[in-house]
Amino acid sequence: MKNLQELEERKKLLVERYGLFMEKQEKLAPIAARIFATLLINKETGSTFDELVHFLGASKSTVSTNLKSLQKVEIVHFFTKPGDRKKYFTLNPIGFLTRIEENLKMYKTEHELATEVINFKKEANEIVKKPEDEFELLHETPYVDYLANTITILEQLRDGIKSKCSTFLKLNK
Amino acid sequence: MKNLQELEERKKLLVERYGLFMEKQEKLAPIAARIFATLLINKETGSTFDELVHFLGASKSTVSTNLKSLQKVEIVHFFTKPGDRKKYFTLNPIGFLTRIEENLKMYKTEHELATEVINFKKEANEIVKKPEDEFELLHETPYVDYLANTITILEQLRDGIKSKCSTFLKLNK
DNA sequence: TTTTTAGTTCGGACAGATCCGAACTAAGTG
DNA sequence: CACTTAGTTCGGATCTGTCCGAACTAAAAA
Repeated sequence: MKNLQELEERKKLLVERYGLFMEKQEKLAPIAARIFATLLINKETGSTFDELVHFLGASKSTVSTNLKSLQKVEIVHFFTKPGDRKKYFTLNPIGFLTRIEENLKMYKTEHELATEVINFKKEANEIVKKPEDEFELLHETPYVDYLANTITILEQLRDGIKSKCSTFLKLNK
Repeated sequence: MKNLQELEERKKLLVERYGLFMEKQEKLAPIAARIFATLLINKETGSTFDELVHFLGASKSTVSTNLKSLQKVEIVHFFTKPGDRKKYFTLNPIGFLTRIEENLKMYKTEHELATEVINFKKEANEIVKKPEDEFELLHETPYVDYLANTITILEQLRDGIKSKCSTFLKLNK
């Protein structure tokens, strides 16, 4: 009996810490981050709307709104049970794959922008003939190299996880 | 003559796009992000305070405040010239190394938290004997694996860049 | 049909971020 | 000493994000 209460307490603390982390890392709203953390722990069985409301001590409207936004970005989804009106919310199992894809997209955008900066500098140097006004390009190279390198690595990571995930998801059917 | 104006226009557009990206990616304030983007293009020669004020069309106070915050997180620094009271602001050359370190720290924190979640579930399963209440641990494994993998890769990346940077920085002395 | 359950949507309160202008400092110039 | 240059600091206006309660819907239960 006492153990169960203790567990609940530990769970709340863990959700709080994880939530705080997610708030910063993934730019989630405070309650959204805590919903994420809660579902991470309750992942398999899923949490109902009311469980979330009571566990997080937030209002129904807030939980509803944040759940909606989490579903829109495919972090959360829900399933239903026949003869049960409740929605059971869980984390999307491919959530962290989506996260890698997001990261990848970001790095690709940055790489593109960095390349454009280099091109701009080169063109500018063509026009501005005075050597003292020239843009130097020394620092750009390691930067763009780093970006290209990161992209390659993330792609490998993604593909590795993808193939692992597909066999994993098949096994669980 | 016309070319110079055209270049300035292109530069503004590029700063705008890069700024918008940085605003989202690195959670910088709008003006802070645009300062970053401006300095990225003007990296070598540095920009003075007034250049930034005029180029960005922001107030002196705003530029001052944002420059201060960028210096605090070591993204920006400035140098001075003898007999010149102006400050020349530039990007910290090891800026992206700092960024990798930040990323690494984040992933390590997440790995730690994820491990704690697993431990929590295992302990909870010890206490709650009923099998239907048990936490499952299947999904955790690929998640923690992914994190551990990413950490290793980032560490390699960082070390590679570090050694490259040190020779690079020496060459530039 | 009324009531309960399981949520959703809307309007607004509140907090924090962002930016500006005005007044300031601190150092050099005339 | 008065004035210019190169910024900094402060108070406040405005905008944005976050959350709540109240009123709503839609389906099942009584």
